[in-house]
Amino acid sequence: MPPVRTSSPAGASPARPRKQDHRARVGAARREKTRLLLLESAMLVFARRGVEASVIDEVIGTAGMSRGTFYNYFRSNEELLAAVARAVSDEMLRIVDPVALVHADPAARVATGVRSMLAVARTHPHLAAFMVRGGIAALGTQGLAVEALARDVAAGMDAGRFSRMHPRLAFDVVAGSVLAGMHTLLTAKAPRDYPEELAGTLLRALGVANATAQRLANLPLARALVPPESLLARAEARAARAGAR
Amino acid sequence: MPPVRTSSPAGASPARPRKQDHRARVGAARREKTRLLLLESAMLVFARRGVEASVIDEVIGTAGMSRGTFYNYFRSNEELLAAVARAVSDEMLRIVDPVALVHADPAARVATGVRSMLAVARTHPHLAAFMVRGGIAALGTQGLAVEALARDVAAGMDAGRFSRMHPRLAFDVVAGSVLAGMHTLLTAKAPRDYPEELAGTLLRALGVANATAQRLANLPLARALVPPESLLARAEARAARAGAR
Amino acid sequence: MPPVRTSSPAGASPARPRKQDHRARVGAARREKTRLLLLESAMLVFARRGVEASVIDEVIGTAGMSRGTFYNYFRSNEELLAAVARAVSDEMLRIVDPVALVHADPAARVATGVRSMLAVARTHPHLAAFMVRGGIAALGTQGLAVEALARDVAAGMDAGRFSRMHPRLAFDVVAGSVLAGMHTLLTAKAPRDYPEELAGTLLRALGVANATAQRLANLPLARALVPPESLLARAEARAARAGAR
Amino acid sequence: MPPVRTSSPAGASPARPRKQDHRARVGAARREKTRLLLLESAMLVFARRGVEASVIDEVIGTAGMSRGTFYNYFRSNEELLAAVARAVSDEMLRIVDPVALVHADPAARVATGVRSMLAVARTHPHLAAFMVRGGIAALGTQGLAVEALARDVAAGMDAGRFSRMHPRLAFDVVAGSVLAGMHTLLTAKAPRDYPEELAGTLLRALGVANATAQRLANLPLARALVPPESLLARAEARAARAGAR
DNA sequence: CATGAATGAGGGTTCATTCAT
DNA sequence: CATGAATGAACCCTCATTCAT
Repeated sequence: MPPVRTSSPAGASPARPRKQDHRARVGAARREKTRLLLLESAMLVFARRGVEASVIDEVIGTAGMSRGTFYNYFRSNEELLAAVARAVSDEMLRIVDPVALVHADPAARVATGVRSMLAVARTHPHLAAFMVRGGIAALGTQGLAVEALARDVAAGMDAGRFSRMHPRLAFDVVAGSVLAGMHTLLTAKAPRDYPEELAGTLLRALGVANATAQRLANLPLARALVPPESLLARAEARAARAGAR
Repeated sequence: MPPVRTSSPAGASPARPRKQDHRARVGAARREKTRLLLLESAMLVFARRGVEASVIDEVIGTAGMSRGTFYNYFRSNEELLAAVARAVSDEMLRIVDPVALVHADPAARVATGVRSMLAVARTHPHLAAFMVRGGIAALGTQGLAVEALARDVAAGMDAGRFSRMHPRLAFDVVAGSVLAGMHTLLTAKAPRDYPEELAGTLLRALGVANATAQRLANLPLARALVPPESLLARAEARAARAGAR
Repeated sequence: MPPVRTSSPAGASPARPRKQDHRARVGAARREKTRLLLLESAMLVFARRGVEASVIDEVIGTAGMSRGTFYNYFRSNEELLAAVARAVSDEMLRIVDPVALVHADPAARVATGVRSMLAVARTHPHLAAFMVRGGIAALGTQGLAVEALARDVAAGMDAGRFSRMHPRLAFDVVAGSVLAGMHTLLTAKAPRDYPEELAGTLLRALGVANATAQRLANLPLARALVPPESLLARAEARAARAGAR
Repeated sequence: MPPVRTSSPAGASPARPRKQDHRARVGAARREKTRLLLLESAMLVFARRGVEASVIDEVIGTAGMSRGTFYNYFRSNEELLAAVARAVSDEMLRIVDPVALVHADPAARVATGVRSMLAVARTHPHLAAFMVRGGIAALGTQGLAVEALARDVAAGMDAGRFSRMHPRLAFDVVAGSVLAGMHTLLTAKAPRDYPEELAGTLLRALGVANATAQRLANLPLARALVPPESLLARAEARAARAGAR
């Protein structure tokens, strides 16, 4: 029987002998660690070689484990890609959203979110590469971060901060520009304040007056907190180690 | 010796025997036709399966010719992709630029260019799919169309129509948004005037006042002329035929 | 990660769980068996079709295994050829040299070695075919057997049994003649005592007096022992089976 | 109708109008020239890449003519190889035999033939490479030169200059050694008098007393005459030109 | 006869996936 | 659960040969 493939800690059977409990807990923890190691390796490989590349050999090589083990965790290539995309998107939100939510003003939120995202992209180039490689098509299907943007844009229009526009269009402009911006950060020498410029430009696009846009794009920005145990942090750390060697 | 791989019609040696001349002319014409057929088929396949897909089999299937012939024209997969990208980019420019150049005002040009591009994308969904699949990374390296945009943006800033901004940033916002917009046109039900809305939004992003942006985004738009012998027209026609069957 | 490509049995980590040990041992054994099967099949195919032939399909067909497995063991055609050549050369030496080393006299050694080699070629026609196909150029680079010959020739010259001559010339005459002799044994009706005649002739070439040469070329000859598990024996047996069917 | 494929000057229709005659003669001459050019190019390619290599593209490239023309002269790859082998063998004989026939003594003839052959190999490395590439198996089937050797060996045995031995064995020793010797001349630094040493050694092998062998192997040697229009001379000249560039 | 575009069988190589241990 | 050998479909690419011009 193939092992269950879940990311949730395997719905612990409540009550029952301690022994079992303990074993189950240890097992689940190990599973989770292995899974994370695979996701982390996969992100690096996708970032380096593109999301359509042949990947499994390199992933298990990077993770230092065997083929068989890989298939204990993911049924296929695509399942892996989906899982990585999902995990990255979720983490991105968990990291960036708190920074944006500092502000009540939707315009400030959008500007801050954009800047924070680019800041993370700058410190985590492999994450950025992964997202750029995936492209717009990939982004469109990856829920959470998208919803946060939709939320802020809708609130901004309701509050009269933004011009009325088709919500999808707002998303296209912001997401498309941010993705292109990440690409620029990765491959070209962008000015230090590129994120602020981009944020301001996008606010203008959304209908915010130029002066206001400038101001909102230059509010103090809390440093995005990337938990050291997160996929992103671990992947980047590992890449650094590999690069150093 | 395999046949030469050129797109140029092999500068005919002037004068001398009709026989030679005639043969050369016929040969060159046939070569050109075959090459075009391959490019056309390749665009369709890339659009359907992504630019990183392994493709040759499908291309020759679509083009209805043999493996060997393919390799008489392109040394490899990448060479093919490069050639298609180049050809598409060039045609795009030849089609869209005349429409934009109707106007002297750089802002009008940008708006018209954006709208015209989206219009072509709408009537040529396979072209759009091809560009979206390629993503920003592909666009960045494909000269001509990019240069036209750069030209207009620079002129606009010099003329004071646009805010001063890093040229690359302007490119990122416009190109990223247009690409995302194409994706939307392809996959979602976008409002009729999506292209005009997007054009207006991008003018605002570039620093044009809202009212002016609205007006410039709704100037009368000449219908983009897609020559029936162009790669784009032929590919789309062929796709239609295939779909009908 | 593809399986490692080694012929060594992967030095077992001593001590520790039986499980591991056992698994490792079984795995290594299986690997070794597969590798041998491939080498064996390859030798037959090279013998039949020449060492420059494209061969992999036939090799895996003969070995009865899949394309993928082949590439788990050899990176390419040439790597395979090199491995076979090496293995054959080594086995040849292991089989023939003991027979020659029975004698202390270098001249007796050379004569006995030549005869023994031809005897093996007679009983193992596929081996002979393989060597003839490879030709002098192949032999020249394949160490061990060559060194044994060099050793005996040098000793013979030092002991005054052979005329002084350029060592390479001695090698050329002996190796070239033996190869040609193998070809004759394979394709023409050679007299029973062809090996003895050839050995005697070569001794004369090396400077041994005619009478002595005759005598040394007709010493009692120990039967060359071809271990039943050797590449040679297995290949020949398999060829016999295939021919019978 | 495919053109006739002959090397003979197309059995001229005797008598008849001058016009015809003249045209036929010119045509036949042109045919012969083209054919020679192809043979010449083929020899170079075979020498460089081995007789089993894929060859036609390179041959027509070297000869500077088209695929179609090639097939007007040779029905296939093998036909080409056979023709080259045949032509080379014949020329070899025409060049070397006159030098050997200076002597009446069969032993002197053999020694002189061997030396002369190696001399030609030295001055015509591409010829040597071609022969070494072909190997013993190729030599065995290539008549003329072989017959000359057989003739001299038989005469020598009849005259009591050589020991009695199986004729095939004599051929194996001489041909095998000469081929190996050519390989040495091509790839290793052989002493100046390698040909004389080899000739002497082979005479000893055939049963000639050492002192006599030495003497016969050092008779004055007429310079082999390689006609400038021969395949060999032309090929070598062309190779030199190509190398210089 | 010469030309060279087109052909397609033949061989090489990769890589996601399975499965016995 | 982990391991890694085996699998084979899917690609890639070459090159001898044909044939319309």
